[in-house]
Amino acid sequence: MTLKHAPTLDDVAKHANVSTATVSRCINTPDQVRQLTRKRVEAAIAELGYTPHFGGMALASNRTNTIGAVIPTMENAIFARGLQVLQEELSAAGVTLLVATSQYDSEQEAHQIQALVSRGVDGIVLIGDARSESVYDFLKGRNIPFVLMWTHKNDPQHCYVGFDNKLAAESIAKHVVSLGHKRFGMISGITADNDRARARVQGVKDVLKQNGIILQAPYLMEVPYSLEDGKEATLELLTLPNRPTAVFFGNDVQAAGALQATRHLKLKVPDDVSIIGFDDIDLASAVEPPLTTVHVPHRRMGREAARIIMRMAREKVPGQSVILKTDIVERRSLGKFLPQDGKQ
Amino acid sequence: MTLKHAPTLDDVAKHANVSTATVSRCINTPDQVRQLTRKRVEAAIAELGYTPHFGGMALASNRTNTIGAVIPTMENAIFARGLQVLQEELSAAGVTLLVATSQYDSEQEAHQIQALVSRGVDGIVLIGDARSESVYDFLKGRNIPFVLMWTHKNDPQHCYVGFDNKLAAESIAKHVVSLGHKRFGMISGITADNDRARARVQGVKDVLKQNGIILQAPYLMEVPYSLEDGKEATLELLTLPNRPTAVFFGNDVQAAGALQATRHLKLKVPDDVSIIGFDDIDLASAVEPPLTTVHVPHRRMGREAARIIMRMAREKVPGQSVILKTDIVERRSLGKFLPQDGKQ
DNA sequence: TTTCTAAATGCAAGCGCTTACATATTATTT
DNA sequence: AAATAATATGTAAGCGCTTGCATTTAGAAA
Repeated sequence: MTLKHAPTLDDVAKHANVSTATVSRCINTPDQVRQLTRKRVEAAIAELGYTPHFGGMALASNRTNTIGAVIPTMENAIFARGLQVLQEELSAAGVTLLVATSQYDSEQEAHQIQALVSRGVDGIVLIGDARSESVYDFLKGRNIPFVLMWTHKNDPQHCYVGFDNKLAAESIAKHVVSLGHKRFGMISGITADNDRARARVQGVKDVLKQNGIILQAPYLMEVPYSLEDGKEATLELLTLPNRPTAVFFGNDVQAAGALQATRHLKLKVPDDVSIIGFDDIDLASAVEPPLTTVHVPHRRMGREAARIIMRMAREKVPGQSVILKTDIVERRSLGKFLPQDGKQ
Repeated sequence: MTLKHAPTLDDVAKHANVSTATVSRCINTPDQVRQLTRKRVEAAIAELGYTPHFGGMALASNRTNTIGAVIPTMENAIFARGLQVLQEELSAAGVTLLVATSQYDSEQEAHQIQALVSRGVDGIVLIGDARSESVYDFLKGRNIPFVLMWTHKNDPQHCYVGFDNKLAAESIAKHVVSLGHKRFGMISGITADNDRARARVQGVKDVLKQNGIILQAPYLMEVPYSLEDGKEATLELLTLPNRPTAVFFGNDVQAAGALQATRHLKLKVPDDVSIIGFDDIDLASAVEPPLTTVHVPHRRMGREAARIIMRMAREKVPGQSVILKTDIVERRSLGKFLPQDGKQ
């Protein structure tokens, strides 16, 4: 028996000599059908190679068992791990993850969100909270639950699963200051449309200010998150008069690029200049010297986000924010500031 | 005017005082409707915040404007760049990319393919060609076009967009041999379900054999593609009697892990041991010393795959395979073999 | 004007599935 | 064995959209 079209519920039903309703129940609520009939139906499904038609299901049941995620980019590793875990967790619960990227652009993000919604996702995972209010209105109007990852605010409006970027930045900045450094630089990611980047800059700025230091251009720069940009920016920064002895980075990718720059300039890290990363992606421990950085709970974040968004989608309840801890991981790119070349 | 449900075509139609057919045409074939009516419809769409229901569209038109991709993993950077480009290209053409992962397991892959098909993807992009014949049969039976990336065979059965892994491995192996090395090791990815890994091993093996050397355990190992596994395996390999002077790696991630191992063992790269990567991901140039590796045309592959799969999907024509070139990028992790410690 | 043609719109039948409700079957109790 | 309850299955009405065909309308030609 061969059909020219993909087999449908109806084909299966005819083949097993039952109604479509029974076949549907076999698939969705198997224990509502008698063992004998079920076997027959299952055999028919197997024989015909039947696969449910997603569109039909979505249309009839108004559920898709799908969660969407919009992340800034897949190109660097920043979101990779968290996303992978999110995916695994959802997948284990029979839920599909749809991933879209925004290139750190909030218009593109809005567009992608719209696309996901039109595909009927049951919930959405977003990165950060820097976006137009209209996006939130849209989502709420459509009654689509969403969680915001990678950031946290004490705002009951939204469900956050992340950490306090400013606090994390402050704590590593304090640590660096305590090591005796006096001249600082910071190379941040582009802060437009990016609350994490902004918070990190602010955290560092605040701590330095408390220590009587104003961090500003040209010692404060913004460049995209890439090795190359990190390298170029560092090259500029470290050839400025009054070279900083410690440079904060928006993330590890940039910091790794900085290491290339220091090699190029024949500067020793951390003897001549300390490099401070952020995020603790794999790369951070792979480079030489390995980066002192802020460890971010990627996996935990992915897992919690999965758990929460599924709960929100299934039970139609508001989600409970989760705040996660970050910690400083000391590796070797950060050292003490030793005045006038003195060895300790 | 507020509806309690998401606005439908029907709502828009009523609101604009036209039929649903006209609204549909406004969206899909705008120049089939008079300017005046179109404006009215567009206004209604805007006012109601209408978003087409994907399921309904899929059901009625039997098209989804969606391409699926199943890659082994998102967790390391291997596929990231190619995937990102694939996504961008498709997106520019108004096509959505659905990404799923298989964890390098062909059963999971088959499962994900099934899920994508059931979602009505118009085409599928897969990595490599190591999978059960039944998967190909399924796809062909369903008349779903697919392209295979990251590998190439002279097999008109399938549409390949990739490169010859064996050839690439051979060419770098020859290069290494020409540098005078006599003792080799290789740490490969897991070769089960992975034709690329197998081809790379085979290429190296063949070249060494031509030079009278048999590469085998314990100098040939298989471990997952991760920094940690690369490090551990290297630790083992380099403490074997008769330590190799050159070690080939299944990819750059493992090779970067190897660099950590050499530091741990206080071995100089490349003076004591040469490290040879594969893939030329960002990481390769970020580590110290930067990796000599095989450059793979990630972006080109992504772009071509997008172009071809869209053409196959739209025009229902068989796809033309594309073979891409790889080249050796010489950085500093590979050096000459200098007998008895002699400096050159 | 009227007539004819072409363009614009409407009508209505599905696409494959779920599900409330009706009906048939089986198991349990008397 | 009949009456009742519980369980299993079938019937059929949509879900939101597209599209072939019929109908209306606008524009061109007479």
